[in-house]
Amino acid sequence: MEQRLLQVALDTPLHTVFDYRWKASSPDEPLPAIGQLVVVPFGRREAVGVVVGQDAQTDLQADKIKDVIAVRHQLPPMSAHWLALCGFAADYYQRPLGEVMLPGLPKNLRALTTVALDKALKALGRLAPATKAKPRSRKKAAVAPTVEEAIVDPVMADPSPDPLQLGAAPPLNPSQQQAVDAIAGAEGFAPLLLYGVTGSGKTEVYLQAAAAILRRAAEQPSSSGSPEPGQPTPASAPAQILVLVPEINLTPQLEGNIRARFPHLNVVALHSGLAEGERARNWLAAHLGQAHIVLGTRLAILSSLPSLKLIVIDEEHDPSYKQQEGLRYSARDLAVWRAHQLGIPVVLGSATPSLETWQHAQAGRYRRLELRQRAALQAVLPSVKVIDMERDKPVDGLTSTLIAAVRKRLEQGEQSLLFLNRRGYAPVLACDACGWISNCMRCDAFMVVHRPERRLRCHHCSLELHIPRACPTCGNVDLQPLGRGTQRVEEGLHGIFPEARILRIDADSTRLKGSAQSAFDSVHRGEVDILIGTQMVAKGHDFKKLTLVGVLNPDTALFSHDYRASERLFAQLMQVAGRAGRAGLSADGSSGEVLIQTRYPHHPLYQAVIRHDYDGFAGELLDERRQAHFPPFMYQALLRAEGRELEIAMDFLKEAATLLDAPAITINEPIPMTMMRVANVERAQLLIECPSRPTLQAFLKEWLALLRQMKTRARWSLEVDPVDI
DNA sequence: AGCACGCCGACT
DNA sequence: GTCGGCGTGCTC
Repeated sequence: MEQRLLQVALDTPLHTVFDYRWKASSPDEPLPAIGQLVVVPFGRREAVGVVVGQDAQTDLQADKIKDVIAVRHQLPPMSAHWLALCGFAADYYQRPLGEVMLPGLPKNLRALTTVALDKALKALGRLAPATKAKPRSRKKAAVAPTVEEAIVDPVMADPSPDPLQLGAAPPLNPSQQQAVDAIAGAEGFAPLLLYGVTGSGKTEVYLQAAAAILRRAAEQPSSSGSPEPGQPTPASAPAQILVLVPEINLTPQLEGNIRARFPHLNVVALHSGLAEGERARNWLAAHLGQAHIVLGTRLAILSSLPSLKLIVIDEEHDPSYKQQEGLRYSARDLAVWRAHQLGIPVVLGSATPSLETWQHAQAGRYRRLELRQRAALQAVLPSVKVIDMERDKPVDGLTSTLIAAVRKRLEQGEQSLLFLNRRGYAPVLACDACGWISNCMRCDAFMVVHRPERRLRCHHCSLELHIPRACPTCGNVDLQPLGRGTQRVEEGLHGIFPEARILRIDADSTRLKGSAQSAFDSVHRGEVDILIGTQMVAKGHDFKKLTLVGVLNPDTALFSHDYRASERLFAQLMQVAGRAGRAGLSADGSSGEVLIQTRYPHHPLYQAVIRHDYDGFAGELLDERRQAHFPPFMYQALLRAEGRELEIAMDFLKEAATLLDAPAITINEPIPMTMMRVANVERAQLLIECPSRPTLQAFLKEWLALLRQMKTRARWSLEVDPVDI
């Protein structure tokens, strides 16, 4: 009986792959392919791994090598492209291969039993004919038509001559048409920046470019021919399109638009909010090539898509494309790498591109496609004004100018949005008598007042206390909440506009599953006059009756030590401003209006927002970054360490800093982190910089090998391309 | 990371 | 006398 050695990647922090012996269980059992999932014994337990090599030469004693327990033959192996993508990500982010490959697989596929997998496969109608699933009314996922079928089958194609255009595509304006042509006509790898203000119709460009690419692929089918029944053939789909969005639950409209436009294609979602069964089915539909369009969050970039022909990254500047724990990857950067490897176009859409992307476009590495006006005919850009809070003193956080503007919208039957990026009632509770303030006892942070729950809550370690009735140090009963969050503004609004229907949307008000959606729905139905919210309300939503946006307290970000804060604030203001007047003119014939309350009305950032001048502002920021040797003109990696005492972390970093030096590499001084202590753990970090990405990569590889041999009590991790330092 | 083994304090 | 603290060591 045949017997071979396989190399298997497993989800463990160990930076190695593992050798296992495979024996055929019957004469005709095929050798597990590279990319196949297998179950192996690992220590005292069993684990699912991915075969990454065959016939490994091993220096291990034969008696240490264990046998493969099972091979997931019912699942086609992961493609070479996917393996290469994971290999790249593992190398680039300096993580073990298995830690890249396995956590992204649905839990159901990583289970030790095959029950859930078989169930999911059956639901997709791809099991052997003997076990063919009965037609299911519940799930449309059962046997989706291929593009060819949707096009040629007159029943499927309905009355429309072109099923890819169902759902009444609106006509494109000339710049949209140019963008669609550029994307659909791109040959090979083509990174394209789709730069257009909010409301300029980027979504329509994505949809029509996707339609063109799907149609072309259907007209020129790949050589693979029709798949054998019962034999899942990954290459059976003519084309797949991956659309990435920052947070799917905040952009339900895009999903609706895609489904409405392509009613005969299989559109699946991939994000962490799905139930396990559905997640497994959708992932499998993508892996088997059945899904034509995959709409997902950052985790979808690591999914298996055997026929990928286009990647779209909507709001490419959004920070949520960066994973902030475990494998700290940038889905945007991996998307560009994946497109390059496959030789396909990748569209990065934004009204306020990241400076990294903008710099690529300026340098000609990315092609810039520009949408200049709002797409809806009568919709023009909102007018943006600043309100000087030194002259117009706010009451309950609202200046008289803003109150008057809200009142006007109320009278006109239109909606107002007040944006305040601070949840809770007040950011801190203080005692006037002795100066006590509500510090968290486990973190270097204030505990935030949450009035409805009558609690103090730390937003970093989620420690909760009752609001004390008296000052813990001096007994003074008159404790003052300082500053204001969304809850306090909501309270004030009720006093000012007792008749108005006021709704607060933030992480606290939408804690329950589905409550965010129902809140947004009620705004859409016009059941809300004044909406108060955090950045949750800034994204994506297209409220037809919303004509006024008020920004309450954005100044803190102006003087942040984080050099990216102004880039983020600008993007956030442009994005929230874009919520105003999307559908057209206000009742009095004016465009949407945006009012920013500030103590620094002349600050260049606000002046740029007033002029809608991303271009100019980005140019200034890039000049600053170039002079200061910051990204994107510098590549960085951050070594973080933590321990019960700060010394443990600092000693580790100090030693790490001396382990290796190399030309062109700057190793900075280890420093305690700004928020030094979180949940009673002391933290410090060490920044590594280099103007050349390959040089930095080579250094990190060698350096980490040395770090792993160090004996230390500190817990440590490395982040490549860190975003907050 | 899990999950063991391995030696020193407060309890049924 | 045991339960259990987390120190250190291993996983093909």
